[in-house]
Amino acid sequence: MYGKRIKELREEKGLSQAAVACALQCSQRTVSRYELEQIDLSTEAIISLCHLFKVSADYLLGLEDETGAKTYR
Amino acid sequence: MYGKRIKELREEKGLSQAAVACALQCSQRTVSRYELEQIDLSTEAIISLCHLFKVSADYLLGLEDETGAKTYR
DNA sequence: CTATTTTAGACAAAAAACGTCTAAAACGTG
DNA sequence: CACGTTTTAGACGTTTTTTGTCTAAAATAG
Repeated sequence: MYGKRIKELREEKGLSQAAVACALQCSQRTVSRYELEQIDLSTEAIISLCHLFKVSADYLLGLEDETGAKTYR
Repeated sequence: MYGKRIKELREEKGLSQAAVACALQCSQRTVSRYELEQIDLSTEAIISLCHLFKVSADYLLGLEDETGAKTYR
């Protein structure tokens, strides 16, 4: 879930994985793995991504749909 | 941040760490470590906790304050 | 087509997570 | 207060996950 969202958001902004990596203070390879969901996001990574892309953690983690409805209620 | 929130929410519901552990399919020791922030939350744990406590990931991760204002905007 | 940029596989090393066992702390009841 | 029960967290070792580097493949641009 979060992989697809990260890739979408990144491409919307026209950023490369390396650019996002820079913002997250990690390697490009790590961002690649986030998008592929080969590794799990750390809470720090989640928080950084929310700030970078101005989105909620709920959106990033797929806890809300496109309409913004929360799936955890 | 998330440690304090988890502990608060758990106690509001009058649950023991063992009870939460059961819901998350992990050991009581792991829930203890989440509350102490000795280990990081996995995305799965975050999602399970949001469903269990009916709160947003933003709240759990401290991306919003008590008034609900988002800190990532 | 060629050069440049971007992405992802393989590998090894380092870090993080996890459960178990157990002691300490907190809680309740007589 | 004592006693038993429940709850929480330390220590330890093991397993799993994450990470970077190096590099090749894929995509993009000129």
